[in-house]
Formats: sequence, C-alpha cells, structure tokens
Amino acid sequence: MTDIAVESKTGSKSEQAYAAVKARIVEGTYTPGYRLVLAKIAEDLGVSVVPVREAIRRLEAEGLVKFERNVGATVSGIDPTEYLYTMQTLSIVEGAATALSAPLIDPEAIARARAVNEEMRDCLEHFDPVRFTALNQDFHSVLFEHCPNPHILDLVHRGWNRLASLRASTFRFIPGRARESVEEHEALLQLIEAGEDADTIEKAARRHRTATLDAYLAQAK
Amino acid sequence: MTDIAVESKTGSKSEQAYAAVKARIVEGTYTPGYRLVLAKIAEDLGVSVVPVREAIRRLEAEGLVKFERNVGATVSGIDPTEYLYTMQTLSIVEGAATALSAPLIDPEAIARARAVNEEMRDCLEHFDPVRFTALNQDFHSVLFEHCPNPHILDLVHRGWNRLASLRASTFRFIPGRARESVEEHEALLQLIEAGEDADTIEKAARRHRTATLDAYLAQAK
DNA sequence: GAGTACGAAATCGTATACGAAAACTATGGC
DNA sequence: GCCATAGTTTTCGTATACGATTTCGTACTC
Repeated sequence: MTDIAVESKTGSKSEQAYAAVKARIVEGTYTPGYRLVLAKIAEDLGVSVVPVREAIRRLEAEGLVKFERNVGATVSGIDPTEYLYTMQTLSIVEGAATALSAPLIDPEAIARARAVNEEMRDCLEHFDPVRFTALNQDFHSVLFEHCPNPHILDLVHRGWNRLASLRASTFRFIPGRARESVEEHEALLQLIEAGEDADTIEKAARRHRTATLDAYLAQAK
Repeated sequence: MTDIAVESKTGSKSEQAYAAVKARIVEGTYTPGYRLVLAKIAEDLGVSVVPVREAIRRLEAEGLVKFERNVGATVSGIDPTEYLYTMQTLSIVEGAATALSAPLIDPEAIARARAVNEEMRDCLEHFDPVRFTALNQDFHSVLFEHCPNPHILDLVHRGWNRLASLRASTFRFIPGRARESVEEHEALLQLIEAGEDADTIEKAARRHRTATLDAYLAQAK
C-alpha cells in the first residue's frame, strides 16, 4: 500500500510530475514549508526539469505551492488566516454547488449518500479519522454528481485540495464536531428529499462548512 | 494609445509572454478559436518557446485558452453554455465578495463608487459601451477594496478575465440592461449605506449579475 | 565578538536542439 | 469521383546546456 504506482499514468511527463508532486503534498510526504528543488524532483522522477517546472507552476496556480522568483518553490504554509480564507470560500462554493445540485439528486443518489454517512457514523465508533475524512468527501461528491455548473464544482475541488495539504500536516480531528457533522449531513439529505427551496439548502450547506471552521477557531484559541 | 508598451514590465520573460498574450486575447487581437502556435508567438515576442509555453499553460489554468495535448492551444471559445457557467459563478462570488466587503466600506468609498456610477450614466447618454464596461468594473472594484477574503476576490477577477475575452469578440451591448444596471448600482449603494444585513446585500449583488445573464439569454433567443 | 565584504556553491530562467505525435497532402486503388 | 494510405510538414514535448541570480560560507575589519 505504498504510494508509488501512481507514477506512470498519462503519457505526458509534466502530467506525471504534477500528479506525483501533488500526491506527495496531499499525503504529507512533502510538508508545508518543504523546499521543492526542481533538479532534485526531476531526478527522483526520472525526467528533466522542464516538465517538473511546469508541474510546480500548475500547483502554484492551485495554491498548493508558493513560488518565488529566482528562489524556488515551497509547499504552501498553513497559517490560520489562509485556513480561514479557504474555509470561507469553500462554504460559499459548496453552498452554491449543493443548492444547484439539489433539484437534480434522485432518490437512488440520496440512498447512496445516506449509506456513506452511516459509514461515517461507524468511523466515529471505531475512531478512524482518516477514513472519516475520505468518506466525508465522498458524501459531498455524491451530492455534486449532477452539479449543473462545472466551474463551481472545480472551485470546490480546488478548495478540497488545499485543505488536504493542510490536513496531512496539522489537521486535528475534533470528535465532537465530527459527530455534529454526521447529523448535519442527515439533516441536509432530509431538506433535499423534502424539496426545500434553494436558499434554505444553500444556507444549510454553508453553515455545515462554517461550523467546522468555528470549531477549529474555538479549539485553536 | 496603441496596446504595445505593455511588453517590457517585469524582468521575467514568461511573465512578459503571459501579459502580452493575455492582453491580445482581452483586447480581441486573438479572437476565440485563434490558433496559438508557440514558435510563432515566441518569435513575435523575441523569446524562446519555453517561457511562452509556460505563459500559455497559465492562461489555460485561468480558462482563457484551451490546450490540447500534442495539438496546440486555441483561444477559448465563447459558447453560450460557457457564458452561462461563468456568469452564474460570478454571481455567486461577486455576491459573497460584496456581502463580505459591505461592512468595511466607508462613506468616502461610497462617494467614489457613486461618482463612478454617475460617469456610467453619462456613458449611456453619449453611447460609449467600452468606457461603460470599464467603469462598471471600476465600480465593483471600489466596493471590493477592503474585501476581507483575497481568495474570493481572486475568483472574481478570474471571472472578469474570462468575460473580457468573450466581450471583445461577441459582446453585444444591451442599452436597456445598461440603464437598469446603473439603477441597481445606486440601489446597492443605498443598501450598503443603510447597513443592511449581509444576506440582503448578497442577494442584491447576485441578482445584479444574473439579471445581465437573463437579458443576454432573452436577447439571444 | 559582531558586522561586512567577498567568493563559491546551489538553484533558477531560458535558449537551443532533437525526437515524437499529429495534421496535412498527394498518390493510388476501387 | 471518392476513400484509403503513405509520405511530408508542422508543431508539440522534453532533454540538455549555460548564463543569471540568489544564497551560503568564510575571511577580514572594526
């Protein structure tokens, strides 16, 4: 169950480099502040520096790394301010994505989402934060399956990526909040089933995210 | 008042290439569908292909160009669907940006915004769509001056860029909508002055954008 | 002992070069 | 006359190479 084997996917070397470096950031091999030396990465991956450079700049555009001219790239830091920005933005785009998707979610998808949520509940019993986090993403992914606006969905995914890079290094699992989260998921499903109006659903989805932010802030203080 | 002279800004060639190509897209020299051949652009700008490639990929990440593996880059198209996605996303992020900024806008900024809006009104009399559009962006920029979340502001700017590339090619000025727009600006300023709650302001800002979309759709049909 | 100046090493930025893939063109078969 | 196919041309993708810039270490001065 090592991380290798993701390496050789698409033919493009720059794509490979992108995927490889991104994976290392998300899984925590490269922690925030880690210095990304082009030549070194290139050697590790068995490619030249050009595609690596391209990959790094792409990651920069996504906010996962910070690039400084003539100095180099480092994995993006995780100061609380940045976390706040990201969570706030996510609450907005997730809220919109949920509201837009809601009318298009069929009962079968609801059932699947509910099943995922029940699995999350199990994770609470057996204390499995890693799996819980993955399932949490699955849950929302099911809701967004038929999101009518791909741009918004893309913004959601970007936010998730940023959080992933933070999580690997400093994430602290807050059991109380996790339990709440499961309940909010169920409540959200019921709103969707009931065919509530977009505004109600959007607000609920937003609060679901901001509540996590609040829990973090309360604990950090 | 030609467009050249933007060329030699930052020392970085890839930055220059980025700015140059972006400018040509936004101003309409490169229209949607235009084939961006790396070698040709490199020659035009007097640099090698490597920085040009980097610039193009950056523009791809922003949605201004479309890149196909082993085929090349073309200026992004402007089909109505894409326009809809962009406008819808903009309505959401602008709405959020406006609501978040509102409590931080001081009377002096309000006055400036109002002055810009009055200039827009003048543009209606003298029929100056180009200036009107520029001022429209200025108006919202004033409101967003103290936006507490730079991520959201960044999303707003990305949306504006995409629209700019569309506008140069197929934008059709709708006088009736422009007049409405000026009135909505004034109404928005009054809501802000009155210290209305975030939700009210957010909805107003959203509607301001979606109304333009609706006007476009009504006309296109 | 602290700070500055200089030189060496590391690293980035970009030009050039070449192999690979796709697009185009022309030729031949049906 | 039209489609398939082979050859040519264009254009991309990446390796290598080298100059430019920054950073780090050392020695020197105050």
